Amino acid sequence: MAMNLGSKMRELRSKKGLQLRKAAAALDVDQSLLSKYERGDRLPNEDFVKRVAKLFSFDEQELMAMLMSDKFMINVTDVSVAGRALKIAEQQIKYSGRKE
Amino acid sequence: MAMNLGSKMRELRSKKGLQLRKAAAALDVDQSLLSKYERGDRLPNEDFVKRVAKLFSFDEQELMAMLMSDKFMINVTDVSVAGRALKIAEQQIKYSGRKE
DNA sequence: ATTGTCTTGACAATTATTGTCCAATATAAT
DNA sequence: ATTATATTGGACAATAATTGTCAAGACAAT
Repeated sequence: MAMNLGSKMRELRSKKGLQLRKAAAALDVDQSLLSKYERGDRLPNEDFVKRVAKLFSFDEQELMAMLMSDKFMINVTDVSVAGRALKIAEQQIKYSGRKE
Repeated sequence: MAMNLGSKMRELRSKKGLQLRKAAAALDVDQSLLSKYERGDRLPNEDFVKRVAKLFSFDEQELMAMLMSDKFMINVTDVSVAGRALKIAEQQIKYSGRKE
């Protein structure tokens, strides 16, 4: 299954049998830009993601999570460093609600 | 212990008994900027992180991982979305070396 | 009140991201 | 092969985010 935002969007679109051009119009975006989003060549902003969630009736938060993940992955050059980064981020999140 | 780059840098510096001004000079950076780095007000670039690692003889990759984590955390507004994002990123990394 | 250290804020410079346009390349039908 | 429709690519512009600089401010110690 699709793990990144782009392929997930393409999946949703083709499942609906919608053409790129049509989807682009419905999402109020240039069709070439949508093409780039779907292929992961560019990342959309959050507002766009919300529109996608609405259009395809798909969980917005899941798409947002994919966007965040994609943004993270962009900066990954070294896999082991990325792995360590994820562990640290997990801790930060885990303790983000704590008193001190 | 320090989980983010800024406090780790401050920890390293004070352990060495080095003044901000001196450290800034050694790291070839404006002292006000170093102050911001240490307090997490700004994030440094990778080149700077390398110089920090060298100056304090501290594991460069660990500092880089902290930088990556900090960059990720910056965009976190919703903790549960962030958690999902981390899980996705983990998968991506895990399978990043695969054949298909 | 002067000195030393660190912090803050406004602003400038730089770099990254996002968007637009149009041409190029498919793909499919006739 | 020509036309029609769909998607992709690349150059460029617009915008936004990041990073750096400087001068002034806070704070503690003397």
